Amino acid sequence: MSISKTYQPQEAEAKWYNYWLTNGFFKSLPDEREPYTIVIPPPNVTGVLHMGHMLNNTIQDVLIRRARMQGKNACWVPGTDHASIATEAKVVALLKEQGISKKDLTRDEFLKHAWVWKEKYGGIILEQLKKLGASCDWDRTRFTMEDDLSDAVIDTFIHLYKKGWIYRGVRMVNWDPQGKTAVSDEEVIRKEVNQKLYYINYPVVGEEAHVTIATTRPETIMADAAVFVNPNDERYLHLHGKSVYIPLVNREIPIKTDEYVTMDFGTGCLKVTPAHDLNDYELGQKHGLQVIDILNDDGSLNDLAQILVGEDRFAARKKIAVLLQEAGVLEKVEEYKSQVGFSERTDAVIEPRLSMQWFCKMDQMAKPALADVLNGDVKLIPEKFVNTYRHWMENVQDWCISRQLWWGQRIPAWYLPNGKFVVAKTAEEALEEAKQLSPDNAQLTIADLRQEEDVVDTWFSSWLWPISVFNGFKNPDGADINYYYPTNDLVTAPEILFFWVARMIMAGHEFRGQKPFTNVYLTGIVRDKLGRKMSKSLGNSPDPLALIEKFSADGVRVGILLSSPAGNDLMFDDSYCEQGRNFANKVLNAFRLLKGWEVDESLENTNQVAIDWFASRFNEALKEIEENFSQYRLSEALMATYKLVWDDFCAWYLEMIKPAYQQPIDSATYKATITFFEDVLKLLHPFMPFITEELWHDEIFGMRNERDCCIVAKMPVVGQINPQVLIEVEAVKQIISGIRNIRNSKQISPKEVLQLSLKANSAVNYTAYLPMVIKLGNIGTIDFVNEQVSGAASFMVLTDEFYIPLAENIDPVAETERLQKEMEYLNGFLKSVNAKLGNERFMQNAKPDIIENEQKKRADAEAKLKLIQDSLTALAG
RNA sequence: GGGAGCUUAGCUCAGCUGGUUCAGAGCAUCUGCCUUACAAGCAGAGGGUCACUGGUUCGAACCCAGUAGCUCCCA
Repeated sequence: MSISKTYQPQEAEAKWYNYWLTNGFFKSLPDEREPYTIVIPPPNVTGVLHMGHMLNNTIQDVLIRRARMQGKNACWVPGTDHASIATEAKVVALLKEQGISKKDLTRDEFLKHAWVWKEKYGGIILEQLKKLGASCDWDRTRFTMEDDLSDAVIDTFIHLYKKGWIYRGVRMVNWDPQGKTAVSDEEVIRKEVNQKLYYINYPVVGEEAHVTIATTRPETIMADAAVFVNPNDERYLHLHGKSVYIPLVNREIPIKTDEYVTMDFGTGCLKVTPAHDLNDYELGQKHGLQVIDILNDDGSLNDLAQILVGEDRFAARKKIAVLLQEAGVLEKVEEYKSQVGFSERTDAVIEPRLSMQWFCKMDQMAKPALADVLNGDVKLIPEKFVNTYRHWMENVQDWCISRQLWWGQRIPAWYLPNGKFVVAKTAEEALEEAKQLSPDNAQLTIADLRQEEDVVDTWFSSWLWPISVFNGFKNPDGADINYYYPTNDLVTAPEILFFWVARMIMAGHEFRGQKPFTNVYLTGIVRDKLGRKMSKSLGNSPDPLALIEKFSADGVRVGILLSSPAGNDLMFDDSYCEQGRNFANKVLNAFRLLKGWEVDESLENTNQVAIDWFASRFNEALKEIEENFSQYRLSEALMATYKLVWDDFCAWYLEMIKPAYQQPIDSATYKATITFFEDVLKLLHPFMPFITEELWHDEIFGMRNERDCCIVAKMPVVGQINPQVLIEVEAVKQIISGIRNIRNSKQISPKEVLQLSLKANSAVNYTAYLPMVIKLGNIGTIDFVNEQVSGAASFMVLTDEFYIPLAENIDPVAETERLQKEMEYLNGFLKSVNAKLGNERFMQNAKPDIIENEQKKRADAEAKLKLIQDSLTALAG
């Protein structure tokens, strides 16, 4: 059977993914082993796989596969998030295409459509993750709006309400007057817009004077509650304590002072309209101002405006400018640029609007969540996020949990005819509650109760995720929750450190008395190579599945991990995936070499030194890789693996032991090499699951039974490291490089056999390594000499001298120059070392081992210098 | 406006508690090779005033202060 020279992944990927599934390798049930658990950050049901998911889930899969191979009971729970706002928008848009308006549907009818949509599109991402190789326990797939999880949301709402931690209150929201709904900050697109700044005179009460305010929104003057100046503004000291009339409506409002006012913006006088501006609202709260809301929910003016009633806000703006002009109070109009928010969904200008919302108190729950991170019970990786986290948690604001939507868990509050409300799980329970509230309610029936229309924020269900996926609410003492909770690692994006991570920690303490996870690995943002965020509108995001098609799943996994240190954004480029694919190809070709060997039992093993060296080198690298993993430096763990495989195993070890073309290999070397290769496959598996599994099952490894798979192979553990052999082979590699370098610079073909003379000065015994040098340097004979060899190309390794006689090719002038350059360098080096050793304060302050080291450096440099000097003398002579 | 962080080779990044020839890795570049595992490759080479300016220290990429530029988060 001939094996392709290049890796053909498509078939292997489908084959092995199915094989793993059929054999249940992703499944996890509680047992006596140590658990290792990850819950997926549930992707939105509206989403399709993007590069951020690729990064995030590759990391999770690497972690989970590694844990599985370490013998832990690895459980990766997948699922999706119902994403209220995004999904509802999608469904509304789809219905619109079908000529159906949401207004014409009942809540239940709409939800039916939404569920149909969810069933059809909601699982796309999870299916796509399978192409990446994600080894989730698919039997555990959850959805944030399925019955059990929704029950948990309702129950926890009631729990918190009874604790007094949920309340209703007024809040400024981003109102979309066209969609007639509040939208979240994330759905507001800020754009710079050309506007006009109107300067309007407000007459001062009881005086002939007036003050001039500057505003971009003259149509809101009727809602003004005060005029503010900065208390330090000397221009207006005389106005403190006075009041003014609002033009056109002649309502009297006070002049107040606050340092919030910027003196050099506009006139330094600020009209404050608490109902229609967030900053004004806060200022109003601070100073106890009246709130006058003059807008209807469609953006038109209401009766409270007194004038221009019924006009749209923008029409009103134009008209009031004329009215002000006519009244002679419009001082001037300037052009002005400022940021205006637009609704992502309707492109309407967002109106800051006060509305009654539900809130969850955060102060009590924030305490243990902050403590966990500060005392290290929950580790944020990288650590730099601890500061950000602390800052947020120390200034935490109450959480607005209501949304004016239908797709989500409906708030379990029922309003009574008298305007009061009760919170209960069902209408029946609500009725009971109501009756107990007051004897007046005795005659009420369920029909008299009206359930709150709003649903809870999606985060109010996802904050329960690590508990609810293990049925921790339905069955608080169940085997699953007791075994898997707290989970081990969470891999997510820093953008949602507060929205999600912090709240999960709060929920963990509140509902389980325990943190939800130990480590939080925060990934960076995937950007294009120009550093721009990947986005649909820029079209700069590659299609992940196309990438997999082109570079293989293994290649893409390697590519995306290579340059993604924790918390750093990664500048993604296809070339990383190409590097990954090339690496897979390298592994395949190493395999092809092994596969082609014939074993001759009668041959004696001449490669023991190489075998000993690679065994040590493997363990050394393994140790480094484990250290990288323990610090979650995945890209470095991968790079260390990459170099071990490519450089040490392929470029050095295989070349050392490789028999001549079509010659057989001895069985001891063969066996050792097969074992090494098997270990290499294991080490690679978490990064490149498909090719490793494919090769794992080849007959060169002997018979394997059905469940003997790389995915569940035992990860190698660090064994003996022989430092001496590592150091000596390092020297040998330098000798071989020296020979190759001479070939290259003298343009000597690698095929031409060269002679090597060695003048040994160091303690290294090269005898055992000479066959290696002969083979990899293509050397005929090596002789030991006691004198320098003249007319030969030379180089030095440690303090040993090597000569390759090339009489006709040697240029004594160039050689002299080379040696002088090196001598110059060494002299400089020696000077700096001597400066240290000659410095009394250095000798006093530096640690003894550092001084010793400097002394050794001096001795080495002096020895080398002497040798170079001798060579120079020889050349001159 | 408040907070956090970044600046090291052409690019992406390591560089731990200041002390090896500490200035590194991968990719890219250049040179020479189709040497039967691999041209998706092999061998070799070049490349940096560690943003700038001061300070602390026997010694600074690393500590401190300032300057410039960039990024993110909160309002």
